[in-house]
Amino acid sequence: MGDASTDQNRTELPPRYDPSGLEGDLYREWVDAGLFHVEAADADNPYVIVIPPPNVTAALHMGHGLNNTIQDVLTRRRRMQGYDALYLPGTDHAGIATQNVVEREIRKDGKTRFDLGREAFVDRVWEWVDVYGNRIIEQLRTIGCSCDWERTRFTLDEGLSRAVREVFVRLHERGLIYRGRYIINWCPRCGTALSNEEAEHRDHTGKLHRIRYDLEGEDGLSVEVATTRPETMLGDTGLAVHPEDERYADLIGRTAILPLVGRVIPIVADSYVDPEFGSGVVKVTPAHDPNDFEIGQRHDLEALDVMTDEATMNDAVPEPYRGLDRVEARKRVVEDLQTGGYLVGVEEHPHSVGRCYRCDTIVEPRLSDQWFVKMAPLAEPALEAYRKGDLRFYPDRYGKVYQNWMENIRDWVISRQLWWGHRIPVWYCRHEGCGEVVVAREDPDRCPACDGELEQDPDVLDTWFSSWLWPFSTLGWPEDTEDLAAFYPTDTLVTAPDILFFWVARMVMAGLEFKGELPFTDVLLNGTVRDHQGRRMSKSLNNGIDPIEVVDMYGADAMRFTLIRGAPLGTDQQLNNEDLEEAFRPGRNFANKIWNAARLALPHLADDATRGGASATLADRWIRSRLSRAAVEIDGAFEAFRLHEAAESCHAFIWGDFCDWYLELAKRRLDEGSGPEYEAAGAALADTMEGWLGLLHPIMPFVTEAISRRMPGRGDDSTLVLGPWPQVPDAWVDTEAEDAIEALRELVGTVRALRSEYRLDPRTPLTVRVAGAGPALRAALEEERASVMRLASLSAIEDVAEGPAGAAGEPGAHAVLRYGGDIFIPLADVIDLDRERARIADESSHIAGLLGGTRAKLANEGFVANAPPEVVEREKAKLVSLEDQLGRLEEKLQSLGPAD
RNA sequence: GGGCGAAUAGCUCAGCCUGGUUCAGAGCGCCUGCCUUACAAGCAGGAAGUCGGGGGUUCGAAUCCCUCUUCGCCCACCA
Repeated sequence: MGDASTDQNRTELPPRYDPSGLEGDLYREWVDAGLFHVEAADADNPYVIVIPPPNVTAALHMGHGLNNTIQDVLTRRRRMQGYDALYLPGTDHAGIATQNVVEREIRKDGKTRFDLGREAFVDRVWEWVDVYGNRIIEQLRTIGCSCDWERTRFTLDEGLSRAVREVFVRLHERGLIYRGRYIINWCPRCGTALSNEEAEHRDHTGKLHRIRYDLEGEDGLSVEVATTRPETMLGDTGLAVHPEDERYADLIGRTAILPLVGRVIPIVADSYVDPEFGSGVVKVTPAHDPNDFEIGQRHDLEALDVMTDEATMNDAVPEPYRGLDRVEARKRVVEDLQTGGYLVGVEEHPHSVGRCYRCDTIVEPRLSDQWFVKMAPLAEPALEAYRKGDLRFYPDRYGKVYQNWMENIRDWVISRQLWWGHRIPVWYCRHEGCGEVVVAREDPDRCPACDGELEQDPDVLDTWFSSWLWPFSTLGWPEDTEDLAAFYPTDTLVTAPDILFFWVARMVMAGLEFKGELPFTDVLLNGTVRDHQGRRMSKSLNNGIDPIEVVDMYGADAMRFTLIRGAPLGTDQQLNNEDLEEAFRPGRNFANKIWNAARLALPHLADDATRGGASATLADRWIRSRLSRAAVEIDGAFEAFRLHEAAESCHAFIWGDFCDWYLELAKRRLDEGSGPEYEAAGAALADTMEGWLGLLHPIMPFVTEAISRRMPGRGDDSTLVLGPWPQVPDAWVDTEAEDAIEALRELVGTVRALRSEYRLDPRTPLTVRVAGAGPALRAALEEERASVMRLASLSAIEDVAEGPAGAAGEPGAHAVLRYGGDIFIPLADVIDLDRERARIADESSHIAGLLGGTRAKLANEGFVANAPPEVVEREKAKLVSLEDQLGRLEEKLQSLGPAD
């Protein structure tokens, strides 16, 4: 036992768990002690969990709360198991969102970033990145997740740009980087190219315009084409039909006159055209449609760009349309077509439209010069890793999604016409006629060919071009740092499915290409947190839940538990965003329950010295046995990333077994204050609490740590954070003790139910007669008779050796026990014989029903022949038990005499 | 157009992969009774489910197969 003053402290704990000061203090202490910042590079078992970029412009929302919590839970468990776990927070992705904020700010002053100039603009973004970054890190800390902003800041800055250049040069040397003039997705609002992944397609009902194009020549023939984007016709440089379409065989090689423009355009044959759709004739606009571009390439049609960077019509179109926005231009073109008699018809047409994933502007397919990465060679090994099973996804269905994307991979547009980001390490010679292009790791001074001046490509790289290097660039790559040696490859990636392609798939490719090894082996995709209407939480809907608010009100442990238990592997979870208490009550109540259990138990815990000798009672053996089983479940659940099961098992064991039954059974002995039985209880309490506090610690670190420190022999130093992870002996499994306590629980439960049935005041002491008790119940009664009496509010338990528990005709309440035996409670004044008869008859027919089912099963030859022997045995045992119960019920019915 | 997921108590969901110990579970809510000295953020008891519809496989289906319905997601170049 601890000394008197410690005992004093333990009993002085307040009856409510108050997380407010406690959680923050513990957290700061852990950070100060460096527990979350592994510097040592000589780790034998490096384990790294990667953290996706926090979106620094939005308040940290519950989605991130879930994601970060899962990561923190897994990391904490690994630390307890003796691994070195390193958090590597954030990437420069955060900065791109920040750039948008800065642009918005500048606009408020009626200016654009061009007024500010490139350098000043980049400085502004950095200021905001620092502000937001620090804020996010603080928020993460508040909810119990650790982060290191300095490290993140470094990776955003020098760290990544070195890696980015290295990668660019290497890919270029391998011939995987090329510059090309292609159709890309262009966001007119952001003024930049977007990758395919950045263009989100959404369904939309547009209008399909059918337009007549006259053929050139004297015969007055014309064809009809259909388009959802009439304004692009201004850039048409051809028409196409299917080569085997007999209707139009004559047209191939002829020319048509483009309405409104008057340009003469050729009609070509291309098998891309679907003869079944519309008229079977397609207008070809190579500069504004990816397919048309391909057709144009095949047939050598001119690609005529008709728009400016801002998606207004440029000088390539007839005068009246110049300068019009694309939407305006569409109206105008349709009007003019109508006026000119070219518009054959307009109909509704559902199709999908690409939008910029950052600003939701409709993207414009547009021809431009961009840098690309050839992806197929990189995808091959990444695909192979999945096929061989080296790379695993949880839930595994995402593996198929990954595979499908990899198999159909397309080249990646990596250049962006933005100012904030890593500059493309390419320089062009300004000397006339030289044309030298330099791709270099270090900034070159002069043109190596002609010694002329050089100019760097103005574009920057896609943010994901640095993100995909994240698993090694953050560790110092391309240098051979100690961190890199220790922490690459990592182990588990926890992230959301929506960046599976943006980030996860590309990290795999980069890891294999540049490090020759997978960056991680397990990818855990967490679900999305939705509001109570099932909608995604978003800023515009204002339906988000601020985790910080939740933490302030209910504590980080409460939030963590609620999120983890509510989030089965990979599935979405709904949270009531309008009633936070309802949403987080389960977690809060659980934390409080644990706290109070500790208040009861702490003053009685045996210390290490006295734990061994005491001889355990059935109850002590039972709770150890239950803990042993729970530990196996919880371990297995963690290993399979089924965190909700781990949380559920902790809850069921701690609340349902430890608090509801073990503590109640132990009270009798705890009250004694000394002696062998008291010591035994103290030892069992200490053993089991040590176990479950550790098992629960990854999920609820604060309350478990706070309690752990008050255990005897523990000080203020962290006792759980660095482990060890509890090893609960298998030998604690004890079926004899389990049977005994289960029988005891049944007896107590049955008496309570009868009491409730007859509306007896819970304080009225009753006498209960037990007949035909099986060995399990007899053992339990022998040892825990006093506890049973207290738990069921009994004044006496009478054992009846033979026959039914109730004498014939004696008024009282009857019940049978599944563990064997039956009970009788004499209740002279309250009992209604008719009611009792009816109740027993009900029960009896219910049992008879079950018995019938079981008998039928056993009579079925197919069952007996085919079912596994243990299943048949189980049914036979059930039969015996049911027959016993039914027999006793019938006896009871007899003893009550005939109904009036 | 392809692919995937979901449908179980009033609500949020487990269970399904590996069919038979679950006489279908949990939390919240609801009903009844208790301020019993760890906890009313609690305790005890209770009501509540044709496991979306239909068909099939099997001795046996919430669980496996087919199909339909209703939601949701992802991918996709049909103008």
